[in-house]
Amino acid sequence: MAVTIRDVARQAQVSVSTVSRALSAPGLVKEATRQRVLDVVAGLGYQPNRAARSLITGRTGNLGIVVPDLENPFFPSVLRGVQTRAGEAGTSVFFCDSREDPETEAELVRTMAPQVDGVVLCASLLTDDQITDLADLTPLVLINRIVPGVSSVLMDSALGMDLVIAHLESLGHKDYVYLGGPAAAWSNNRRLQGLAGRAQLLGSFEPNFTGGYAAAEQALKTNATAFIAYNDLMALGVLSYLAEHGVQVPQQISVTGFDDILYAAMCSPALTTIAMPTEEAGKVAVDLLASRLDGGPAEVRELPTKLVIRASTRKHPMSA
Amino acid sequence: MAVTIRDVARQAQVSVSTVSRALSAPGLVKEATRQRVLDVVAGLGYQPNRAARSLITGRTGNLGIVVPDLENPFFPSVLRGVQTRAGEAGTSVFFCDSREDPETEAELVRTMAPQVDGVVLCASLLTDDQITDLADLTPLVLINRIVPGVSSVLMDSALGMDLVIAHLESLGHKDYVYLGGPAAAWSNNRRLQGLAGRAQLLGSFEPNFTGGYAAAEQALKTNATAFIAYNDLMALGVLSYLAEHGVQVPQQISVTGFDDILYAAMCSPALTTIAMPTEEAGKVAVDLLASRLDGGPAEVRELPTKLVIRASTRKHPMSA
DNA sequence: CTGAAAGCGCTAACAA
DNA sequence: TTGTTAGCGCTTTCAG
Repeated sequence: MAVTIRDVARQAQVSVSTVSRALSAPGLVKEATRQRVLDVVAGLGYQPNRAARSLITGRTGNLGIVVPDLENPFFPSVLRGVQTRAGEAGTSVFFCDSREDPETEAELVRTMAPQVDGVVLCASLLTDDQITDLADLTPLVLINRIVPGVSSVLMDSALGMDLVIAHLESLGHKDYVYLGGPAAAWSNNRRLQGLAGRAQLLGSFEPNFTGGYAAAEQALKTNATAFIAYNDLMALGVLSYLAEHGVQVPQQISVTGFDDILYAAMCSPALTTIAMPTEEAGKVAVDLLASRLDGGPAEVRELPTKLVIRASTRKHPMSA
Repeated sequence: MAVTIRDVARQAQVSVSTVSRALSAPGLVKEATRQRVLDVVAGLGYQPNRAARSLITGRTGNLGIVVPDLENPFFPSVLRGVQTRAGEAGTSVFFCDSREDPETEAELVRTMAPQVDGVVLCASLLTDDQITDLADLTPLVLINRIVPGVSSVLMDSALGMDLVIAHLESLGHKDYVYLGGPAAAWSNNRRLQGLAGRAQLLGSFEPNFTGGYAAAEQALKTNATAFIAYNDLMALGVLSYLAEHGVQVPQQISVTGFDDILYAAMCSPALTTIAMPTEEAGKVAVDLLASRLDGGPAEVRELPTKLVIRASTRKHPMSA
């Protein structure tokens, strides 16, 4: 068996409680004693048994995160932020992929709940009520979603949409169409708000390559000169469809995305898009969770987005 | 407080031990009793406290996975397989990203070890000795790596390389160059073996877009007509560099990758590459871990790869 | 087949 | 400032 707190106590000539305190409430033991204990701890390589500690404190030292699609690079990036910040606090991260399915998402949270101190929900597809219910099970922090009484980290999509439209208009575009994402996605609705009726909405598509591919087909039937995709993955699908059908980007059609995933810079033409502070969002989410666990209030934190202009947008062909 | 085993025992009119047995050793209780207990369990929504159980059994019901770069879609795909299979067994998954750093990788395993029943190590960058040492801490399963005495899941890279070369030769290419990945990566060495001296090796590059971009620059200085990249991410970097420098693919140069990540089909030209059964590998890894925990021996399982021909390869310009 | 009781490793009163 | 003690929720002997 591994080394226990008793082994440390014996060797440091103190009681187990002193060892416990030296480790988790340093202020409560004499400095000299603490040092002696710490030395023994280091010497023996003692690591407190988490299960035992958890049994008493009710805290697990773990946190969970659920994302809708790990294969969308947007989410790994958030995950990195979460891992980084959690790691600093000695917290471990349980991860799950809901595969864009609300049922699965809720189920995953319920499964995780008993073994974590809280869950980060990314781009949740659940209803407000479902989220509120889950929040009773375990502290929740939402990323890109707002529900009353629950902490959130937002990457401003409405502003992002504003930037996109301002950019397109400065290029002389008058007709643009928004290729929508999942109707249940908060980000989609925020983008719609940012749109403020200035562009027509074209349906609701899967937020991935395939969805974009399908959307492009429909978009071509409009007389729009610019396609605004819900996210970069969709935009890549759009580019692919257009290339295959001999439509030149950006000469004939301008295309934009959201997220600024790695591939946005790598595809051809490189994508004009809205950059999101994903990794930062992950970190902030962990902070909000921590503050919540310390009895703090639910908080909403908004992070700025910015426009990244690349090669997929150009002056409107008919304009001056 | 949540409902405990006592609550169940009381309501089912049995002792706690009977409840415990009804749940974890069904054979040891009378069928009727078991049924009564199970009914109460369902009625109360009782879930055994993992920490308490873990304290006794020494098992955590968790498993860990460490990958070098979550932003390479290859790994999310493996993770999905792991999550799927683990979920079926009621096992939770801790995840970590080592950011291609061996030190970090080892540290992560050490941190995870006490809280998991085993760890899956993907494309490890550690030395054999380091891995052997870590295997003393917790059961290990390697993906794309072989170390004596440790279970592995392999996706056959040497075969993959054979397929690539056969393909290129059938197209009339004589001079091809291999743009190598990390020297510490087993996959890289396997691919090198598959190469069997039939192509020159061009250095060792970061296994990502940037690495490929840099590699392309050097590759152009050779007289090779085909570039074989260590992985798809690098191949994408190669495509990007070539496009920016006016080199036509596949008219002037053919390019291949490994992995068949999502973007291999989405880029332009779409990439000829070797498809890897990543999700399956994740599942098998969990199976091997489970069998190991049940006292089974270390096992090596090899999964087949296959060639996916797309638009980035073409007949050698000078050949008939 | 079932129950009583011990105890996993740790923290948190309560005493001293 | 430190030690003693009870007990977190569960599994597992050991009796019956």
